[in-house]
Amino acid sequence: MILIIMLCDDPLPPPFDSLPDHLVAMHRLQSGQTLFRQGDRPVALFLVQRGAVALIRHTEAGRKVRLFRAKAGDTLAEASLFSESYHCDCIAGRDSILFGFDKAAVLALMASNPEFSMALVRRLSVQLQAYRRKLELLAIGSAKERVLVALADGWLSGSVIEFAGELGLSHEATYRALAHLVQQGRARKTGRGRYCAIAER
Amino acid sequence: MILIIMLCDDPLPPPFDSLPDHLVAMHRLQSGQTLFRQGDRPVALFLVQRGAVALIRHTEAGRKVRLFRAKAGDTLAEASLFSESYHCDCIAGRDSILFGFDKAAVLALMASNPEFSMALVRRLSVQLQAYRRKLELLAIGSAKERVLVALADGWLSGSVIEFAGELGLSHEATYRALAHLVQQGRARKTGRGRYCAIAER
DNA sequence: CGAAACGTTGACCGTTTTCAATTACAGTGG
DNA sequence: CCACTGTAATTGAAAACGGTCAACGTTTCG
Repeated sequence: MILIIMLCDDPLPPPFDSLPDHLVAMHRLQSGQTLFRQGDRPVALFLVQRGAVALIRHTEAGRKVRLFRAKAGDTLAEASLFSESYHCDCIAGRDSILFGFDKAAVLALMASNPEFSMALVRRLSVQLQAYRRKLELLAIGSAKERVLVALADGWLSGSVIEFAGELGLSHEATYRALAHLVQQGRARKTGRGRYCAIAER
Repeated sequence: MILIIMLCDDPLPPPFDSLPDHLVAMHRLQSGQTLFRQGDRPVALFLVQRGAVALIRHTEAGRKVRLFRAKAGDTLAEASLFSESYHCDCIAGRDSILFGFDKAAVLALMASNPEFSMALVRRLSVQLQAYRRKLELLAIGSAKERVLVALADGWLSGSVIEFAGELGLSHEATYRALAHLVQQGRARKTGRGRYCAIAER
């Protein structure tokens, strides 16, 4: 008798929870393994459940450019739903698990089920919002200001190291910025690796 | 007799071209004028036709944070279609023209017209793709590499100064990087403020 | 208890930013 | 067609900044 318990059986986030099970495939990739290649005909839209995959594009100039590093919770290849071929490779950066949602099924569902479409639009809209915010954050030139804004925006929830990664700074620079802000009275230390911004004026 | 000719009568990009005219409002804003405020009930989804507007959020810490600077061609407040209030102010950064698409009408159209939904999903997907690429680009630490990748990706279309802005670099640093790349034979100068990348090996 | 990972700080060094100055065009009005 | 003016393109030099390396304290967990 086989006893397989699906660990990490988090429910799919909307709108994917409304897809019938048989149209959802699970892909287990080992680090370095390829999910699809540039030029392949798109077969699915993917959601990273665990791990991380890199989307890498081969430019005409013979250069490899990483377009996106999708982590748990991210979807990828959305635009490929409307395209005849993937425009980049997808390679696991480490052992990963992804869900694949059949392309034709997703398109059909969009055509037949307005609720699904709306939920998808909603998801994409929220993501856009998040990316724009992040882009603006990265546009802040000074590490100190960047850290302060991110802090005030509640980005420091996990470790400072992750926080630093989100900000595009080294963790050391982040610690220094935090220390400096505290010293200037613009932030407060509330525990080990825990800080909060202080209201202005 | 009044003679008003609608200048700049570019057709709306899909999927907005399928909205009936009477549900599309045109807003002319002067620099500094407010389109909506944080907390207002969302009435529409907007498309910037000319100019630029800033989305500014007031944090609990009493700080103003710019979340996004929407330029011509950008849409904004997509997520507000699904929300009870705008979560930021929208203020014109200079004289601007925007189209407003009635929120209820957009939602209704999504519910009744699958083609519209799909076109919207498509648009959002493409934008996501673009943002992710930009985010990856900004993650490249070295100015030289960043400039090269952006160049190979065809980002230098206008002035080098704009280009530099997109890259999050000073224009001087950008010029220096370009000069250096040319000198290394990794790029070629094709005219005043005009360059192109050279294929590797 | 010891390993492992995070937190924190200091020092050194290469890069970028900034400030300044110069050159090259493009458009405007003689 | 030329001087005039404003903006873009470049380049140089000094100063500020963030990355990297290194060392050490702290907390967690088996």
